[in-house]
Amino acid sequence: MQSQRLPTLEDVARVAGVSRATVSRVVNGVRNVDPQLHEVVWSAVEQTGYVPNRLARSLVTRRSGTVALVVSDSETHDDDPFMSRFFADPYFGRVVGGLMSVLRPAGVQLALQMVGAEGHRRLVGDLRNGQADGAVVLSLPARDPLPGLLAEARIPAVLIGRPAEPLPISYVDLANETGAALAAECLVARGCQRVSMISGPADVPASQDRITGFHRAMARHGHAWVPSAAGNFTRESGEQAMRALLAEEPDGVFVANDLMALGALLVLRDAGKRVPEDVAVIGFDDSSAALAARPALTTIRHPLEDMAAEAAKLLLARVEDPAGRVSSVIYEPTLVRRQSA
Amino acid sequence: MQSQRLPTLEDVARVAGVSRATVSRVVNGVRNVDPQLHEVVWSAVEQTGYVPNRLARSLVTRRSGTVALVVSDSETHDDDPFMSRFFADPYFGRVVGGLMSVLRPAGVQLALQMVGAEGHRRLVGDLRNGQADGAVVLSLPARDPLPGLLAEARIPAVLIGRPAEPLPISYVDLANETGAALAAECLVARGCQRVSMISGPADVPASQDRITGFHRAMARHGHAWVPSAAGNFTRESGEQAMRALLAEEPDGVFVANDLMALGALLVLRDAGKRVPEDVAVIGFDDSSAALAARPALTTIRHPLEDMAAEAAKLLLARVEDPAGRVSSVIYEPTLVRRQSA
DNA sequence: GAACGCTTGGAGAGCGCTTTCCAGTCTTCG
DNA sequence: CGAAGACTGGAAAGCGCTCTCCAAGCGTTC
Repeated sequence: MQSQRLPTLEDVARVAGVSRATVSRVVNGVRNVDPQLHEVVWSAVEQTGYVPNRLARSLVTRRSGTVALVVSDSETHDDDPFMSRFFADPYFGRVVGGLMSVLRPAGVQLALQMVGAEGHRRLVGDLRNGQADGAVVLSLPARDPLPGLLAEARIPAVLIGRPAEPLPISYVDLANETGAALAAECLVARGCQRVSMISGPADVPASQDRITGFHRAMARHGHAWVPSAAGNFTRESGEQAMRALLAEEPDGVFVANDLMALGALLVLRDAGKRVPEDVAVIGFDDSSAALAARPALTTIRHPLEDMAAEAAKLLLARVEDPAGRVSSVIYEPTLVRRQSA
Repeated sequence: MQSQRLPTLEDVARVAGVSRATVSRVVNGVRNVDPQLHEVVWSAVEQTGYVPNRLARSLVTRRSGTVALVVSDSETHDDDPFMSRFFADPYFGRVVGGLMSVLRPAGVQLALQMVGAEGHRRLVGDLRNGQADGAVVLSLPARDPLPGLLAEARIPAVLIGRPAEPLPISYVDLANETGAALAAECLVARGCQRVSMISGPADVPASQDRITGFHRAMARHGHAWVPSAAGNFTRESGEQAMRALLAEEPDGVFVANDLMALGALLVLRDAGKRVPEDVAVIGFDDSSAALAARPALTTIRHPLEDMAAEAAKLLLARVEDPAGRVSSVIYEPTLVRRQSA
């Protein structure tokens, strides 16, 4: 068993026969150290099994080598089943994977922070205190005050998904309107005459954009009215919405995400409709669910991993140069043609 | 805009007209403070917008209020696409959700740590240095040295999934053998005569248990030989395995997880087999994929969220009392009967 | 040979916080 | 009325690290 106390700089210095300062310089790779001493110090580090104490280091450097992934859900409560849904959704995992692909090679850690409205002040304080060098924010509620607070406190931050209102803060987003328009074009090109839409929650910006984008594009093709039903991005809600829409006898449906589209497919099938012959269905996200569906889902590709990776890069750049320009990058979605439309 | 420097204890003390020590006592809710002073201090805290610096606090208390979720993947590399698969898999999200359900109410943060073999020493050092109070470990490789290192260093840790070899470390696990046996019973009870199995990777303990449990149970019913094909828990690999198994003309298939079962269902369908009439299929996990499948998947329920929550509780208890007993809790799986068998 | 510049390593002052120790104050009882 | 006891609150010593000075050593140059 190892001793209770971990070796400190002091210990290494004693073993190497130099001062703390010198060891610190060697460990941190600062020049101006005699190569021979360098050698001696490293072997002392080896010998003692020294590992720098990040906390102590961060306290003085004000750099933690950590970024926070903030999941802001000011509107939900602890016992809300919503959270478990959120984590189980591929969305969360894809974002984490994308972030990690950049953060890990950079040697930066990821800390998961969930905060409700009460936690905002504390979060901002913790962040400013050096708990993390910056934050990637996943804003769930429509009008989240958090991005504003972050901007005001000048904390390096990048949003995934545009803020509800213009803010001096970087973000990555998808051209949701374009994606929805792509779906509309495809449906129209197939000759669909009675097109419906299953949308996401009305108060989420991404969801809004898909709605307006779709409606606008359909209107351009003479379809001024599109029967719609809203879901909450879960498969179950997709089933429900589809059932409600069945009365409209649609021959084409655009669904605001794949999970709901999966539900729609199920309902259509149970209703004896053939897809795509009787009803064409287009999803959104190109998640793994799209490929697993039968018929395989024609969908709008949402390169979430790439976007998260880009967010991580933007954040790292901003941490490096906090004075840099606020920037945002918008990804163009593409239509992935499979069997459902 | 706020000032660059954050208020410190010192500042609050000055405003309140007391000493740093007193403010610290008040903020940390230590008794022995005159109620009146108490009041004064709080309003000074309010007024200055003081937020304690966790780093500084942790440095002295040796408690960080954070636990690490360690994803140990000593065998893969940074550019390995495996990682993105891992995060996109519902498994990861379900674990995070389960952990959070306990950690969040307890005010404990979660830090995500991915480490390869090279990072083990550093990780253990960081943990001992107080970076985190404990670790929940998701061991990917079969024979991972990390749990052993953690145990040796006496770091509070809980594994999700039993260690490859006995170790003085707590863990939560599923009775995988029992689960597999349940599937076997069900298939046999249906009267299946030609049963096959699609297994997971041969070197993962959970996967091994499902294999031996299934074979043993089948043997008990006189089926000494079960044709098998191994996948890697992805849907694609499930398709592949099913295609290979088609030659055996099975009338029942047990698949070691739902994702692969989804793939199997697809192949079966394309091969013109009806499920469950021609071939009965049983999955494992009862993930959301099971419900989304058509026919809905009969599967073995794996209460991953509950298990992760339990892991968090065990960890917290161990952090509280490091001398406590090493304990493990094994969950009993249940059969969820749906349409595929 | 003295003055100068350069490199190298040590001393020490914090970073913001907790916590022990101790002095001062107020009770209370003999 | 004085001393023992119970509380309160302050001073100060660190936690482990970085980094700014500063002193010492050495080679140059005039």
